[in-house]
Amino acid sequence: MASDDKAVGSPAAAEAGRDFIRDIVADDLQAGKIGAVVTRFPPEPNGYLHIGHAKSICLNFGIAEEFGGRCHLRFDDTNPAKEEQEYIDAIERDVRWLGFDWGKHLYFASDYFDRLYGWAVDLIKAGKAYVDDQTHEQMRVNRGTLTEPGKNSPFRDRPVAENLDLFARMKAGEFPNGARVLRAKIDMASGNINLRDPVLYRILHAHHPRTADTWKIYPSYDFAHGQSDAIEGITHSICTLEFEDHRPLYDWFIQNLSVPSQPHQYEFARLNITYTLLSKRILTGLVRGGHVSGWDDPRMPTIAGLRRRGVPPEAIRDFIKRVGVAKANSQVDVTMFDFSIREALNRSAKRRMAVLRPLKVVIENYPEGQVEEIDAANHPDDEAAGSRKLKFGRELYIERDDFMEVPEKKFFRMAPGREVRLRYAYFVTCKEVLKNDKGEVVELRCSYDPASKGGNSPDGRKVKATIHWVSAAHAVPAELRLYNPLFSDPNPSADPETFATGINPQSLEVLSDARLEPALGEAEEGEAVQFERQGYFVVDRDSVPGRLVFNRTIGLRDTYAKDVAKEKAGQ
RNA sequence: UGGGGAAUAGUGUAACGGUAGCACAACAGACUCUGACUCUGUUUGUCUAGGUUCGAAUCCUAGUUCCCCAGCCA
Repeated sequence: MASDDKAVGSPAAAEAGRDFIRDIVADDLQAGKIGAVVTRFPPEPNGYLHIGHAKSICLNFGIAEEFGGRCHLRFDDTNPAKEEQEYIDAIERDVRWLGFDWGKHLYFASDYFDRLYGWAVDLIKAGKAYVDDQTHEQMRVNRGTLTEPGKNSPFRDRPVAENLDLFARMKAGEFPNGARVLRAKIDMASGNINLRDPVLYRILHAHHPRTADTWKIYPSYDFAHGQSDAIEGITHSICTLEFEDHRPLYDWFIQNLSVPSQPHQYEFARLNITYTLLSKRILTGLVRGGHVSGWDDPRMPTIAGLRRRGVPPEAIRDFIKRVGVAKANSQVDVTMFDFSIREALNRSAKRRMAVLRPLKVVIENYPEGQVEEIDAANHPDDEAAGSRKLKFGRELYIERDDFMEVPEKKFFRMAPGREVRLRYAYFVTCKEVLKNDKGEVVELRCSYDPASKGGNSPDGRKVKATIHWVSAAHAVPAELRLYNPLFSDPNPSADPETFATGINPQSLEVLSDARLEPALGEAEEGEAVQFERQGYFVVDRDSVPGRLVFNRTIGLRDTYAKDVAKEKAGQ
């Protein structure tokens, strides 16, 4: 059956772990309860996917692949007031980019509107559903509270024929929004509020991205989800913890309707990460409030944002695998994600030299006008990656941070009178420091040892530091965008009114005067590189020839900076 | 006694009555033409109190703490 289901890309199987849901699937398969596992990823197209969704995607598609089943992509488009085609397109793109393929199994809950309507009529005929004319407010009051039972609606015992007539007229668009709803007749005294006569259909005169204006009533999530699963033959309907108390209702519909299969719902804990907020409401607020440049702002935890920041999809999959799946609420340390990103990039990114904050260096004993070409490896651990040519000349730029006029104890980079290595080039010694009127260092006058060409001295002399550099005459200017966590607090407040006050004012730092080695002038959009000793960068889509823009995906681990910070904190 | 869930190193997650393990983080060291990578080693844990058992993270009892639910959102 799954032969023509060109399922999910291969990465998931190799990266699989074990968890309680996979155990259930394995048991069900073993016991012969199901022939093949069928899962689904069911986003509502009312926003962009974020890394929390990636957990669900990896789970659903991953399980399907590992157990030889299939996974559907189904849009839960039951609320046209919030949904847009833009989101549908973005979601499809992001799921594919993550490395998953639903084959021909693309569905929409709206494909089932006719059948859902039929089932609602069945329920009415069976005396298990009724049209309620109460106002919103009356319904709220009569629903009771968490500790008090609700009261039956005065319309609860409306005759079947009247319910049928009213429901048909709701469908026909005879009534305005909010005038009436269709409710299941279950138990207004239930301790589970979801069972206190839940709403099945509401009147909504709204344009739907797929069904346009044909419907004036729309099914609720609860009335649509389980039945959609049943229609598609979903065996394991996996969702997050907050739906646990919807399960009795999910099962109630499956039992009270003649549905074609018997799916079961299982719940897992959603993903939380330090320094980030993963609710669609907050993310929408960040975009609409102008706090970020858009859904794909590289500071956003959206898939689109992560992609633009330069995070490879395998890093996301690896992170999700490490996080695991369980039922306990938790908050994962973002450093775990950082690790997955660095690990993926370290393997694949070509090495380049780039000076973020340039400081001019003149090699006084280097012949004026002379230029040398130096061969430099593209990757230290991968000879097959080849090499590129560097230009070396009399005037260079080095990193400002690589020079200290009065070096601290553990600082072993350039300082007056000190010899260091310019990576792949020569040993140089700082002879003189030039300053401007304000006393700022503006230039270093150095000497070089011609015998150290290539980076080693024939006399076996050692240097403590190797620093990166670019040739002033050949360097390519660029804008670099450095990103820091969007929120200052490890556990930011998700209060929709005040979350913006927690935004990190230093989440974006733009360096407009960076200088890159010439090879970087040809880097293509989306290409990940490592700026040696600095971090991983990617060409941003804002980049144009002559005006390059790079995003810093993530910095390299920096134990020196950490030591310095620790010492400062200790004082 | 409203209903439903969950508690294992700093963080996340295994162990399904039989030696509490793994990853990240942290710390110490080795290596190094990236203070990166890699490698070696170290520290830290079963929510509490009882009980069952030869043996309990696991089973039982009673507590404690945390999360979710009162949308015509999903």
